[in-house]
Amino acid sequence: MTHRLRFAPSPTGNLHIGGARTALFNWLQARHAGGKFLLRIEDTDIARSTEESRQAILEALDWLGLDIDEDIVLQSTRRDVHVAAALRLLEEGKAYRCYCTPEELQAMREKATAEGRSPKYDGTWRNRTDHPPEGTPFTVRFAMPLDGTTVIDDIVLGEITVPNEELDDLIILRSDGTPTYNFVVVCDDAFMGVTTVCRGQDHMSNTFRQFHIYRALGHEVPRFAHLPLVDGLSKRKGSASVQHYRDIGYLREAVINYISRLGWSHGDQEIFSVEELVEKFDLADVNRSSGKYDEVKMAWVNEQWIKRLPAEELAVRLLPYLSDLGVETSADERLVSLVRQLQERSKTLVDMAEGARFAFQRPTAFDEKAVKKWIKPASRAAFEEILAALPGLDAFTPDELEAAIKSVAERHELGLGKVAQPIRIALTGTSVSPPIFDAIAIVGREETVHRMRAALHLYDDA
RNA sequence: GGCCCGUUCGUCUAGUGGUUAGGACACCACCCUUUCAAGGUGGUUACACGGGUUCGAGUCCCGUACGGGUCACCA
Repeated sequence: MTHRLRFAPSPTGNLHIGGARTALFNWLQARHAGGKFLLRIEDTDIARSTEESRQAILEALDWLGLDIDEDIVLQSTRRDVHVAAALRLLEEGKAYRCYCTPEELQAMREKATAEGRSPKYDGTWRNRTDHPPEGTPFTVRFAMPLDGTTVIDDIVLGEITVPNEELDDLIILRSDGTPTYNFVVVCDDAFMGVTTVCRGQDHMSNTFRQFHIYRALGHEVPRFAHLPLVDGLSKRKGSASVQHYRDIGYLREAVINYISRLGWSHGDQEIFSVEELVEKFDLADVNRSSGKYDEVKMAWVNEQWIKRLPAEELAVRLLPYLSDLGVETSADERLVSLVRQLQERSKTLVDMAEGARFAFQRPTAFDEKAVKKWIKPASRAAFEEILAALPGLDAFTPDELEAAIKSVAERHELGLGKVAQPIRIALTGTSVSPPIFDAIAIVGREETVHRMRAALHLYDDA
Protein backbone atom coordinates (compact mmCIF):
# COMPACT_ATOMS: atom_id res chain seq x y z
CA MET A 1 0.00 0.00 0.00
CA THR A 2 1.32 3.42 -0.83
CA HIS A 3 2.04 5.78 2.00
CA ARG A 4 -0.35 8.66 2.40
CA LEU A 5 0.44 11.44 4.85
CA ARG A 6 -1.29 14.69 5.49
CA PHE A 7 -0.77 18.04 7.07
CA ALA A 8 -3.96 19.35 8.67
CA PRO A 9 -3.62 22.92 9.93
CA SER A 10 -6.48 25.04 11.12
CA PRO A 11 -6.51 28.40 9.37
CA THR A 12 -6.29 30.57 12.45
CA GLY A 13 -3.04 32.38 11.81
CA ASN A 14 0.21 32.24 9.91
CA LEU A 15 2.16 29.04 9.47
CA HIS A 16 4.64 29.01 12.30
CA ILE A 17 7.97 27.26 12.48
CA GLY A 18 6.48 24.45 14.54
CA GLY A 19 3.70 23.84 12.06
CA ALA A 20 6.14 24.11 9.21
CA ARG A 21 8.20 21.36 10.75
CA THR A 22 5.18 19.11 11.06
CA ALA A 23 4.33 19.82 7.44
CA LEU A 24 7.93 19.20 6.39
CA PHE A 25 8.20 15.88 8.21
CA ASN A 26 4.98 14.69 6.61
CA TRP A 27 6.14 15.86 3.21
CA LEU A 28 9.60 14.32 3.58
CA GLN A 29 8.22 11.00 4.69
CA ALA A 30 5.79 10.96 1.78
CA ARG A 31 8.52 11.82 -0.72
CA HIS A 32 10.99 9.44 0.88
CA ALA A 33 8.56 6.56 0.67
CA GLY A 34 7.26 7.49 -2.74
CA GLY A 35 3.84 8.17 -1.25
CA LYS A 36 1.44 11.09 -1.29
CA PHE A 37 1.42 14.32 0.65
CA LEU A 38 -2.06 15.68 1.31
CA LEU A 39 -3.43 18.82 2.82
CA ARG A 40 -6.60 19.27 4.78
CA ILE A 41 -7.75 22.61 6.10
CA GLU A 42 -9.51 22.20 9.42
CA ASP A 43 -11.78 25.17 9.11
CA THR A 44 -14.68 23.98 11.23
CA ASP A 45 -14.12 26.58 13.90
CA ILE A 46 -15.94 29.32 12.08
CA ALA A 47 -15.24 31.86 14.77
CA ARG A 48 -11.49 31.59 14.42
CA SER A 49 -10.91 30.45 10.86
CA THR A 50 -10.17 33.07 8.25
CA GLU A 51 -9.61 33.11 4.54
CA GLU A 52 -6.47 35.20 5.06
CA SER A 53 -4.97 32.51 7.24
CA ARG A 54 -5.78 29.85 4.69
CA GLN A 55 -4.02 31.84 2.01
CA ALA A 56 -1.08 32.54 4.28
CA ILE A 57 -0.60 28.86 5.03
CA LEU A 58 -0.79 27.92 1.38
CA GLU A 59 1.65 30.65 0.51
CA ALA A 60 4.09 29.51 3.18
CA LEU A 61 3.94 25.88 2.04
CA ASP A 62 4.46 27.02 -1.52
CA TRP A 63 7.45 29.15 -0.58
CA LEU A 64 8.98 26.22 1.26
CA GLY A 65 8.38 24.05 -1.79
CA LEU A 66 6.19 21.51 -0.01
CA ASP A 67 3.99 20.59 -2.92
CA ILE A 68 0.64 18.93 -2.39
CA ASP A 69 -0.34 15.89 -4.40
CA GLU A 70 -4.11 15.90 -4.44
CA ASP A 71 -6.99 18.31 -4.06
CA ILE A 72 -7.03 20.15 -0.77
CA VAL A 73 -9.78 18.91 1.51
CA LEU A 74 -11.80 21.59 3.24
CA GLN A 75 -13.15 20.07 6.38
CA SER A 76 -16.14 22.40 6.50
CA THR A 77 -17.46 20.96 3.23
CA ARG A 78 -17.79 17.52 4.74
CA ARG A 79 -20.12 18.34 7.57
CA ASP A 80 -23.01 16.18 6.30
CA VAL A 81 -20.78 13.15 6.09
CA HIS A 82 -19.54 13.70 9.63
CA VAL A 83 -23.02 14.08 11.04
CA ALA A 84 -24.26 11.01 9.21
CA ALA A 85 -21.39 8.97 10.57
CA ALA A 86 -22.11 10.10 14.10
CA LEU A 87 -25.78 9.28 13.75
CA ARG A 88 -24.87 5.87 12.46
CA LEU A 89 -22.85 5.19 15.59
CA LEU A 90 -25.79 6.34 17.64
CA GLU A 91 -28.05 3.90 15.85
CA GLU A 92 -25.59 1.07 16.26
CA GLY A 93 -25.42 1.73 19.96
CA LYS A 94 -21.76 2.70 19.82
CA ALA A 95 -22.70 6.18 20.90
CA TYR A 96 -25.48 7.54 23.05
CA ARG A 97 -27.43 10.66 23.87
CA CYS A 98 -26.27 12.71 26.80
CA TYR A 99 -28.67 15.26 28.24
CA CYS A 100 -26.24 16.92 30.63
CA THR A 101 -26.10 20.67 30.29
CA PRO A 102 -22.78 22.49 30.10
CA GLU A 103 -23.45 23.76 33.60
CA GLU A 104 -23.97 20.27 34.97
CA LEU A 105 -20.80 19.11 33.27
CA GLN A 106 -18.92 22.03 34.71
CA ALA A 107 -20.19 21.20 38.18
CA MET A 108 -19.29 17.56 37.69
CA ARG A 109 -15.73 18.50 36.85
CA GLU A 110 -15.36 20.86 39.74
CA LYS A 111 -16.68 18.29 42.16
CA ALA A 112 -14.31 15.62 40.84
CA THR A 113 -11.34 17.98 41.06
CA ALA A 114 -12.28 19.00 44.58
CA GLU A 115 -12.44 15.35 45.60
CA GLY A 116 -9.10 14.69 43.98
CA ARG A 117 -10.49 12.64 41.11
CA SER A 118 -9.96 13.05 37.40
CA PRO A 119 -12.35 15.62 35.92
CA LYS A 120 -13.86 13.31 33.36
CA TYR A 121 -17.39 12.57 32.30
CA ASP A 122 -18.91 10.07 34.67
CA GLY A 123 -21.06 8.25 32.12
CA THR A 124 -24.36 9.33 33.62
CA TRP A 125 -26.38 8.88 30.44
CA ARG A 126 -24.56 5.89 29.15
CA ASN A 127 -27.06 3.46 30.59
CA ARG A 128 -29.98 5.58 31.64
CA THR A 129 -33.16 4.82 29.77
CA ASP A 130 -35.40 7.48 31.28
CA HIS A 131 -34.93 9.83 28.36
CA PRO A 132 -36.41 13.28 28.76
CA PRO A 133 -39.18 14.36 26.37
CA GLU A 134 -38.38 14.86 22.68
CA GLY A 135 -36.99 18.29 22.06
CA THR A 136 -34.72 18.32 25.07
CA PRO A 137 -31.27 19.31 23.82
CA PHE A 138 -28.69 16.55 23.89
CA THR A 139 -25.17 15.79 22.75
CA VAL A 140 -23.99 12.51 21.31
CA ARG A 141 -21.20 10.81 23.18
CA PHE A 142 -18.98 8.03 21.98
CA ALA A 143 -18.97 4.96 24.20
CA MET A 144 -15.36 4.18 25.04
CA PRO A 145 -14.38 0.76 26.34
CA LEU A 146 -14.72 0.61 30.11
CA ASP A 147 -11.78 -1.60 30.94
CA GLY A 148 -8.66 -3.04 29.45
CA THR A 149 -5.85 -1.05 27.91
CA THR A 150 -5.18 0.60 24.60
CA VAL A 151 -1.77 0.20 23.01
CA ILE A 152 -0.41 2.37 20.25
CA ASP A 153 2.76 1.39 18.45
CA ASP A 154 4.07 4.83 17.68
CA ILE A 155 6.73 5.22 14.99
CA VAL A 156 8.59 7.80 17.06
CA LEU A 157 7.72 6.87 20.63
CA GLY A 158 7.41 3.12 20.42
CA GLU A 159 4.72 1.31 22.36
CA ILE A 160 2.50 3.46 24.53
CA THR A 161 -0.12 1.97 26.76
CA VAL A 162 -3.01 3.71 28.41
CA PRO A 163 -5.62 2.21 30.74
CA ASN A 164 -9.04 2.54 29.11
CA GLU A 165 -10.60 3.84 32.28
CA GLU A 166 -8.69 7.06 31.54
CA LEU A 167 -10.69 7.49 28.35
CA ASP A 168 -14.00 9.17 28.99
CA ASP A 169 -16.95 9.21 26.64
CA LEU A 170 -16.23 12.19 24.50
CA ILE A 171 -18.81 14.26 22.70
CA ILE A 172 -18.89 13.64 18.97
CA LEU A 173 -21.97 15.72 18.20
CA ARG A 174 -22.71 18.98 19.99
CA SER A 175 -26.19 19.93 21.09
CA ASP A 176 -26.41 22.20 18.05
CA GLY A 177 -25.81 19.16 15.85
CA THR A 178 -22.26 20.02 14.79
CA PRO A 179 -19.54 17.36 15.02
CA THR A 180 -16.44 17.79 17.13
CA TYR A 181 -12.77 17.68 16.22
CA ASN A 182 -11.76 14.27 17.49
CA PHE A 183 -14.55 12.66 15.57
CA VAL A 184 -14.17 14.62 12.39
CA VAL A 185 -10.44 13.99 12.18
CA VAL A 186 -11.02 10.28 12.14
CA CYS A 187 -13.71 10.52 9.46
CA ASP A 188 -11.51 12.69 7.27
CA ASP A 189 -8.28 10.80 7.70
CA ALA A 190 -10.12 7.62 6.80
CA PHE A 191 -11.79 9.36 3.86
CA MET A 192 -8.45 10.60 2.59
CA GLY A 193 -6.88 7.19 2.98
CA VAL A 194 -4.23 8.46 5.36
CA THR A 195 -1.91 5.62 6.33
CA THR A 196 0.40 7.49 8.69
CA VAL A 197 -0.72 10.27 10.97
CA CYS A 198 2.28 12.40 11.86
CA ARG A 199 1.60 15.29 14.22
CA GLY A 200 2.84 16.86 17.43
CA GLN A 201 3.02 15.03 20.71
CA ASP A 202 0.37 17.36 22.04
CA HIS A 203 -2.11 15.15 20.18
CA MET A 204 -1.07 12.00 21.97
CA SER A 205 -4.05 11.84 24.27
CA ASN A 206 -6.39 12.39 21.33
CA THR A 207 -4.88 9.42 19.60
CA PHE A 208 -6.13 6.93 22.13
CA ARG A 209 -9.69 8.17 21.75
CA GLN A 210 -9.45 8.26 18.01
CA PHE A 211 -8.16 4.73 17.98
CA HIS A 212 -11.52 3.46 19.21
CA ILE A 213 -13.48 5.70 16.88
CA TYR A 214 -11.63 4.24 13.89
CA ARG A 215 -12.68 0.81 14.97
CA ALA A 216 -16.26 1.70 15.73
CA LEU A 217 -16.53 3.23 12.28
CA GLY A 218 -15.04 0.11 10.77
CA HIS A 219 -11.93 1.86 9.47
CA GLU A 220 -8.43 0.57 9.57
CA VAL A 221 -6.38 2.34 12.22
CA PRO A 222 -3.45 4.18 10.64
CA ARG A 223 0.07 4.25 12.02
CA PHE A 224 0.94 7.19 14.23
CA ALA A 225 4.08 9.25 14.60
CA HIS A 226 4.05 11.81 17.38
CA LEU A 227 6.74 14.41 16.93
CA PRO A 228 8.52 15.95 19.89
CA LEU A 229 7.44 19.50 20.52
CA VAL A 230 9.64 22.49 19.84
CA ASP A 231 10.26 24.91 22.69
CA GLY A 232 11.00 28.57 22.51
CA LEU A 233 8.72 29.52 19.67
CA SER A 234 5.93 31.56 21.13
CA LYS A 235 7.74 34.72 22.14
CA ARG A 236 5.96 37.19 19.92
CA LYS A 237 3.06 36.57 17.67
CA GLY A 238 4.34 37.13 14.18
CA SER A 239 7.98 36.57 14.89
CA ALA A 240 8.18 32.86 14.27
CA SER A 241 6.06 32.63 11.15
CA VAL A 242 7.53 31.27 7.97
CA GLN A 243 6.89 34.46 6.05
CA HIS A 244 8.67 36.41 8.74
CA TYR A 245 11.84 34.51 7.94
CA ARG A 246 11.33 35.08 4.25
CA ASP A 247 10.87 38.78 4.89
CA ILE A 248 14.06 39.13 6.89
CA GLY A 249 16.01 37.50 4.08
CA TYR A 250 16.20 33.82 4.92
CA LEU A 251 16.44 31.21 2.19
CA ARG A 252 13.86 28.46 1.95
CA GLU A 253 16.70 25.92 1.78
CA ALA A 254 17.97 27.18 5.12
CA VAL A 255 14.61 27.17 6.84
CA ILE A 256 13.98 23.62 5.70
CA ASN A 257 17.49 22.55 6.62
CA TYR A 258 17.24 24.01 10.09
CA ILE A 259 13.80 22.75 11.02
CA SER A 260 14.59 19.30 9.68
CA ARG A 261 17.28 19.06 12.32
CA LEU A 262 14.89 19.84 15.12
CA GLY A 263 14.34 16.34 16.40
CA TRP A 264 16.00 14.55 13.55
CA SER A 265 19.62 14.01 12.60
CA HIS A 266 21.81 11.95 10.36
CA GLY A 267 25.14 11.31 12.05
CA ASP A 268 27.20 14.48 12.30
CA GLN A 269 25.88 16.11 9.18
CA GLU A 270 24.56 19.64 9.57
CA ILE A 271 23.86 20.84 6.06
CA PHE A 272 21.29 19.02 3.97
CA SER A 273 19.80 19.91 0.64
CA VAL A 274 16.14 19.14 0.17
CA GLU A 275 17.09 16.26 -2.11
CA GLU A 276 19.36 14.80 0.56
CA LEU A 277 16.62 15.09 3.13
CA VAL A 278 14.19 13.24 0.91
CA GLU A 279 16.77 10.52 0.55
CA LYS A 280 17.85 10.27 4.18
CA PHE A 281 14.87 11.31 6.24
CA ASP A 282 12.81 8.69 8.01
CA LEU A 283 10.25 9.17 10.73
CA ALA A 284 11.69 6.14 12.46
CA ASP A 285 14.85 8.18 13.15
CA VAL A 286 13.06 11.07 14.80
CA ASN A 287 14.01 11.77 18.43
CA ARG A 288 11.67 11.34 21.30
CA SER A 289 12.67 14.41 23.27
CA SER A 290 11.66 17.95 22.55
CA GLY A 291 14.13 20.51 21.32
CA LYS A 292 14.55 24.22 21.53
CA TYR A 293 14.38 26.55 18.62
CA ASP A 294 17.73 28.33 18.36
CA GLU A 295 17.61 31.57 16.44
CA VAL A 296 21.41 31.83 16.34
CA LYS A 297 21.92 28.45 14.75
CA MET A 298 19.11 29.12 12.30
CA ALA A 299 21.04 32.22 11.25
CA TRP A 300 24.21 30.19 10.80
CA VAL A 301 22.45 27.65 8.62
CA ASN A 302 21.13 30.48 6.49
CA GLU A 303 24.62 31.86 6.13
CA GLN A 304 25.80 28.47 4.94
CA TRP A 305 23.13 28.38 2.29
CA ILE A 306 23.97 31.87 1.10
CA LYS A 307 27.49 30.62 0.51
CA ARG A 308 26.34 27.49 -1.24
CA LEU A 309 23.69 28.61 -3.68
CA PRO A 310 24.89 29.63 -7.15
CA ALA A 311 25.37 33.39 -7.44
CA GLU A 312 23.07 33.48 -10.47
CA GLU A 313 20.23 32.06 -8.40
CA LEU A 314 20.93 34.32 -5.47
CA ALA A 315 20.94 37.36 -7.72
CA VAL A 316 17.41 36.60 -8.84
CA ARG A 317 16.22 36.12 -5.29
CA LEU A 318 17.95 39.31 -4.20
CA LEU A 319 15.94 41.51 -6.54
CA PRO A 320 12.90 42.06 -4.31
CA TYR A 321 15.12 42.96 -1.39
CA LEU A 322 17.01 45.46 -3.52
CA SER A 323 13.72 46.85 -4.65
CA ASP A 324 12.80 47.47 -1.04
CA LEU A 325 15.86 49.70 -0.85
CA GLY A 326 14.79 51.57 -3.94
CA VAL A 327 17.17 49.76 -6.26
CA GLU A 328 15.50 48.53 -9.43
CA THR A 329 17.82 46.35 -11.45
CA SER A 330 18.03 42.93 -13.04
CA ALA A 331 20.02 39.81 -12.36
CA ASP A 332 22.61 40.69 -14.97
CA GLU A 333 26.28 39.86 -14.99
CA ARG A 334 27.16 42.88 -12.95
CA LEU A 335 24.80 41.93 -10.16
CA VAL A 336 25.93 38.32 -10.25
CA SER A 337 29.56 39.26 -9.80
CA LEU A 338 28.59 41.58 -6.98
CA VAL A 339 26.63 38.76 -5.35
CA ARG A 340 29.70 36.59 -5.63
CA GLN A 341 31.60 39.15 -3.56
CA LEU A 342 28.79 39.43 -1.06
CA GLN A 343 28.18 35.72 -0.53
CA GLU A 344 31.05 35.42 1.90
CA ARG A 345 29.91 38.30 4.01
CA SER A 346 26.11 38.23 4.15
CA LYS A 347 23.98 36.47 6.69
CA THR A 348 20.68 37.20 4.98
CA LEU A 349 19.38 38.52 1.70
CA VAL A 350 18.54 41.73 3.51
CA ASP A 351 22.19 42.00 4.52
CA MET A 352 23.22 41.29 1.00
CA ALA A 353 20.92 43.91 -0.45
CA GLU A 354 22.36 46.48 1.90
CA GLY A 355 25.85 45.39 0.98
CA ALA A 356 25.02 45.71 -2.70
CA ARG A 357 23.50 49.12 -2.38
CA PHE A 358 26.71 51.07 -3.02
CA ALA A 359 26.89 49.70 -6.53
CA PHE A 360 23.63 51.44 -7.41
CA GLN A 361 23.34 54.41 -5.13
CA ARG A 362 25.73 57.15 -4.13
CA PRO A 363 26.34 57.50 -0.42
CA THR A 364 23.94 59.98 1.11
CA ALA A 365 26.09 60.45 4.19
CA PHE A 366 29.52 59.51 5.48
CA ASP A 367 29.93 57.43 8.59
CA GLU A 368 31.39 59.77 11.18
CA LYS A 369 33.54 57.26 12.98
CA ALA A 370 34.96 55.92 9.76
CA VAL A 371 35.81 59.38 8.55
CA LYS A 372 37.47 60.28 11.78
CA LYS A 373 39.54 57.14 11.80
CA TRP A 374 40.65 56.96 8.20
CA ILE A 375 40.52 60.41 6.60
CA LYS A 376 43.89 61.72 7.73
CA PRO A 377 46.10 64.38 6.14
CA ALA A 378 48.79 61.78 5.54
CA SER A 379 46.76 59.96 2.91
CA ARG A 380 45.46 62.98 1.09
CA ALA A 381 48.20 63.17 -1.49
CA ALA A 382 47.86 59.47 -2.32
CA PHE A 383 44.07 59.80 -2.55
CA GLU A 384 44.37 62.68 -4.98
CA GLU A 385 47.00 60.93 -7.01
CA ILE A 386 44.81 57.86 -7.43
CA LEU A 387 41.85 60.01 -8.35
CA ALA A 388 43.96 61.68 -11.00
CA ALA A 389 45.26 58.37 -12.33
CA LEU A 390 41.90 56.63 -12.67
CA PRO A 391 40.80 58.19 -15.98
CA GLY A 392 44.04 57.11 -17.63
CA LEU A 393 43.97 53.43 -16.73
CA ASP A 394 43.85 51.05 -19.70
CA ALA A 395 41.39 48.57 -18.26
CA PHE A 396 39.20 49.21 -15.27
CA THR A 397 39.61 45.75 -13.78
CA PRO A 398 40.38 44.66 -10.21
CA ASP A 399 43.87 43.52 -11.24
CA GLU A 400 44.70 46.72 -13.00
CA LEU A 401 43.35 48.79 -10.14
CA GLU A 402 45.30 46.77 -7.63
CA ALA A 403 48.56 47.32 -9.48
CA ALA A 404 47.95 51.03 -9.86
CA ILE A 405 46.82 51.68 -6.31
CA LYS A 406 49.51 49.54 -4.74
CA SER A 407 52.21 51.40 -6.58
CA VAL A 408 50.81 54.70 -5.36
CA ALA A 409 50.71 53.40 -1.81
CA GLU A 410 54.29 52.21 -2.01
CA ARG A 411 55.50 55.48 -3.41
CA HIS A 412 53.91 57.29 -0.50
CA GLU A 413 55.16 54.66 1.93
CA LEU A 414 51.67 53.98 3.16
CA GLY A 415 50.10 50.65 4.12
CA LEU A 416 47.35 49.55 1.82
CA GLY A 417 44.74 50.06 4.53
CA LYS A 418 45.53 53.74 4.82
CA VAL A 419 45.01 54.20 1.11
CA ALA A 420 42.11 51.81 0.62
CA GLN A 421 39.88 52.93 3.45
CA PRO A 422 39.45 56.53 2.30
CA ILE A 423 38.45 55.25 -1.13
CA ARG A 424 36.01 52.84 0.45
CA ILE A 425 34.47 55.67 2.39
CA ALA A 426 34.19 57.77 -0.75
CA LEU A 427 32.48 54.92 -2.57
CA THR A 428 30.15 53.62 0.12
CA GLY A 429 30.05 56.18 2.88
CA THR A 430 31.20 53.48 5.29
CA SER A 431 34.31 51.53 6.15
CA VAL A 432 32.74 48.25 5.05
CA SER A 433 32.49 46.84 1.55
CA PRO A 434 33.66 43.97 -0.59
CA PRO A 435 37.40 43.94 -1.40
CA ILE A 436 38.30 47.44 -2.47
CA PHE A 437 39.53 46.68 -5.99
CA ASP A 438 36.39 44.74 -6.78
CA ALA A 439 34.30 47.48 -5.28
CA ILE A 440 35.91 50.13 -7.46
CA ALA A 441 35.55 48.01 -10.57
CA ILE A 442 31.88 47.42 -9.89
CA VAL A 443 31.13 51.06 -9.27
CA GLY A 444 32.86 51.87 -12.54
CA ARG A 445 35.31 54.46 -13.71
CA GLU A 446 33.18 57.55 -14.11
CA GLU A 447 31.17 56.98 -11.00
CA THR A 448 34.24 56.26 -8.90
CA VAL A 449 35.83 59.47 -10.05
CA HIS A 450 32.64 61.29 -9.24
CA ARG A 451 32.36 59.85 -5.75
CA MET A 452 36.02 60.40 -4.94
CA ARG A 453 35.75 64.01 -6.00
CA ALA A 454 32.62 64.41 -3.91
CA ALA A 455 34.49 63.02 -0.91
CA LEU A 456 37.53 65.21 -1.33
CA HIS A 457 36.10 67.84 0.98
CA LEU A 458 36.32 65.42 3.89
CA TYR A 459 40.04 66.07 3.94
CA ASP A 460 39.47 69.75 4.53
CA ASP A 461 38.34 69.06 8.06
CA ALA A 462 40.91 66.39 8.71
C1' G B 1 -3.94 16.28 40.87
C1' G B 2 -4.79 11.71 37.14
C1' C B 3 -2.75 9.81 32.71
C1' C B 4 1.11 10.00 28.90
C1' C B 5 6.04 11.44 27.25
C1' G B 6 10.88 13.04 27.99
C1' U B 7 16.13 13.99 30.52
C1' U B 8 24.26 13.54 26.91
C1' C B 9 28.29 20.28 26.73
C1' G B 10 24.52 26.95 27.40
C1' U B 11 21.81 25.09 22.51
C1' C B 12 20.94 21.21 18.38
C1' U B 13 22.74 16.44 18.58
C1' A B 14 26.17 11.44 17.70
C1' G B 15 26.11 7.29 20.68
C1' U B 16 22.03 1.03 20.69
C1' G B 17 27.21 -2.82 27.07
C1' G B 18 33.82 -1.97 26.62
C1' U B 19 34.85 5.36 23.15
C1' U B 20 40.42 9.73 25.70
C1' A B 21 31.89 10.38 25.36
C1' G B 22 32.27 12.61 18.83
C1' G B 23 30.24 16.76 15.68
C1' A B 24 27.77 21.57 15.05
C1' C B 25 26.10 26.58 16.92
C1' A B 26 27.71 30.01 20.54
C1' C B 27 32.01 31.60 23.41
C1' C B 28 37.56 32.46 24.19
C1' A B 29 42.62 32.57 22.10
C1' C B 30 45.82 32.55 18.03
C1' C B 31 46.73 32.57 12.54
C1' C B 32 45.40 34.80 7.85
C1' U B 33 44.16 39.89 6.27
C1' U B 34 43.14 46.36 2.21
C1' U B 35 37.67 47.04 5.58
C1' C B 36 33.79 43.71 7.13
C1' A B 37 33.29 38.98 6.92
C1' A B 38 34.66 34.20 5.67
C1' G B 39 38.38 30.54 6.52
C1' G B 40 42.22 27.80 9.50
C1' U B 41 44.19 26.02 14.33
C1' G B 42 43.53 25.26 19.38
C1' G B 43 40.61 25.65 23.91
C1' U B 44 36.55 25.83 28.00
C1' U B 45 31.89 23.02 28.88
C1' A B 46 27.77 17.35 29.16
C1' C B 47 25.82 11.54 30.26
C1' A B 48 19.78 14.84 36.20
C1' C B 49 20.12 11.83 40.89
C1' G B 50 19.88 7.06 43.61
C1' G B 51 19.65 1.98 43.47
C1' G B 52 20.15 -2.47 40.88
C1' U B 53 21.64 -6.22 36.48
C1' U B 54 26.66 -7.12 34.55
C1' C B 55 33.53 -8.71 34.59
C1' G B 56 32.03 -3.84 32.64
C1' A B 57 26.74 0.92 32.00
C1' G B 58 25.36 7.29 28.62
C1' U B 59 23.65 2.68 26.68
C1' C B 60 19.35 -2.55 30.22
C1' C B 61 15.71 -2.55 34.83
C1' C B 62 13.44 0.08 39.12
C1' G B 63 12.74 4.45 41.88
C1' U B 64 13.33 9.83 42.74
C1' A B 65 13.78 14.66 40.95
C1' C B 66 13.05 18.03 37.23
C1' G B 67 10.78 19.38 32.52
C1' G B 68 6.86 18.96 28.86
C1' G B 69 2.02 17.44 27.07
C1' U B 70 -3.09 16.49 28.03
C1' C B 71 -7.50 16.25 30.81
C1' A B 72 -13.76 21.53 26.68
C1' C B 73 -20.48 21.07 23.56
C1' C B 74 -11.54 24.48 20.62
C1' A B 75 -8.96 22.53 16.81
